[in-house]
Amino acid sequence: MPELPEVETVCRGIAPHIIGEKVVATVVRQAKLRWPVAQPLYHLQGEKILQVQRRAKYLLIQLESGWIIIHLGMSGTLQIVSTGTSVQKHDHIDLLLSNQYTMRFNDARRFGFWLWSEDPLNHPLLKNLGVEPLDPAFDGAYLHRSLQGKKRAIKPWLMDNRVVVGIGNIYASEALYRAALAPQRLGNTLTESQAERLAIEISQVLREAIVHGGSTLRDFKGADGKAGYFAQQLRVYGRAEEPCYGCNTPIIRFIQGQRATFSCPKCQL
DNA sequence: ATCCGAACCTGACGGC
DNA sequence: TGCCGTCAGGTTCGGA
Repeated sequence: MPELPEVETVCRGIAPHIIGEKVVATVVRQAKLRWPVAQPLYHLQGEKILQVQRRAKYLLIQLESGWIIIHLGMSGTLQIVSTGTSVQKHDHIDLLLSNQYTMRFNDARRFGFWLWSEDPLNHPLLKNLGVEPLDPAFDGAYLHRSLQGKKRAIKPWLMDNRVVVGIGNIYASEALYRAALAPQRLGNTLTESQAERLAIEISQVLREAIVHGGSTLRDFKGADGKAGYFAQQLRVYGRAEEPCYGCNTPIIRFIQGQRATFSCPKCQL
């Protein structure tokens, strides 16, 4: 479900409800997630929540003695509900807060996880992450430099979080369509101006999606339980066989790196 | 360095 | 109604 815009939407949604509050209790109904729920998470009573931030698709919640690292996997959601709200299927973790609200984690597929770290940016899962695509350091020059010698298709390369983080399967196809680049183009064949255009289109599509609250295809929800409405702005993702908005050629779907890719065979070269 | 398939899970949907 | 195969926004891991 969640790529960078969706995780950012969740981050902004939960922040005002949890920052400054104290943890009353942690309730874990299902500890078997992508990795087992970390032990320190069971003993957070009385700790104050200091801040919430996002790095790649990870949510980082700072308490007084360390940080909760949350990943939403494919189907995870975080919602702010009144404490005592009835439990639904796959509601795995509750963080009960001093303001009578609960931050509730639901994840049908259990690819998500909650870990604990005193130094999250140096956690094994985070320490080798590439640049944030909305950071000024991510520009055409960076892209072009990173692509030197990369004889790898551009789409799976864009989804490699050692290079640039947060771009998942939807926005990789969307950004390449907007940049008029074929997903199967080898990285080292991009010119400087093509890399420049691609960098701009990536940050543009991500920013637009954040403004719209993310893309809800199936089950994505923000912290308020509402769907994001960027899905209706998608130009190629999920549109196999439908006409390209630019030239009417049918959009094609094929597999790259075990993931579905969508593109216009005429507009993208 | 790259690529591939498998693995971790549940649910929705289409076909028979 | 039911069973089966396919697909889904992510990421790690082992092996070629």
